[in-house]
Amino acid sequence: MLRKVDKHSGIPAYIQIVNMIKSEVLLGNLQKGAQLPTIRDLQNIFDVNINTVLKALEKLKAEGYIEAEQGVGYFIKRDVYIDQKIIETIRECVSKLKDDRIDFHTAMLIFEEVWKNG
Amino acid sequence: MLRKVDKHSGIPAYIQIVNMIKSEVLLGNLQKGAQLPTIRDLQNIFDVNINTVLKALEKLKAEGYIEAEQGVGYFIKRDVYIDQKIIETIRECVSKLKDDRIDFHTAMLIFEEVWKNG
DNA sequence: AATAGTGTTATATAATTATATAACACTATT
DNA sequence: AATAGTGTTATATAATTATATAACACTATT
Repeated sequence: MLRKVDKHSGIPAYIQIVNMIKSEVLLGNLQKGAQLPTIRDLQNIFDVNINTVLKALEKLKAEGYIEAEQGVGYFIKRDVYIDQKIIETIRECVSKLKDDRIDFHTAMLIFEEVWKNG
Repeated sequence: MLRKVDKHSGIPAYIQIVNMIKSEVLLGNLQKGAQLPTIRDLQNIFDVNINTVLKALEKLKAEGYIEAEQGVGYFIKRDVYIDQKIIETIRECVSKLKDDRIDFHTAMLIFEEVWKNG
């Protein structure tokens, strides 16, 4: 789901935008050929300047996720296959963590630390 | 574990440093009263400029995680209690995901998206 | 008292990130 | 042919992030 950028997270806005769009592709919510909202709509959705949107789209284009058609719009260029088992594993984990009332940021920190230093 | 900052991640170095130190506190590897390496050692550990280290430490101080004693060093100011059950949940999840050969960045993207938009 | 090892403060510079604004180019519809 | 709706390119400005460097202040040991 495309949503407002978090301006206090410390993570650059254009990186957050790249991440959100990648996530949509990974989860299959945006499939090959799908058209993105117009850049001026994206500007409102993410609540950033149009140049920040463009910077994010440029990065996604460079990574092969999307392509532009001038005068028409931006389109998803490829599907990224993710085994549903993986998504289910993550859903279960998130569900358990929410039951335990842990906040997102803390969960992410532990997740990253455990991943990188088992 | 304190390690080199990833200069290509797009996430500001001082934020990565803040996150690593917070993680150590969350996992109990750095407990109340523990002394951090000197700022000049941290500079080498993280592979950044001394001012970048200071910026991170300043933020951690502002959030109450650490305190400074001039001429002596930086110390952990408080413990943050995390239920071991939570850490175990995350360990299991990470273990499963690694078995499925998914990469860290992709896992994080899905984790975040599932969390924020179940 | 001297010194080595800490943190502290300050100045300058460059690259990156984000905003504001405007004009332009292409496409599809009227 | 005109026009509304797309993406594209460009310029200026400000704030943030990161580096380099130097001098200073406090603490504990010698």
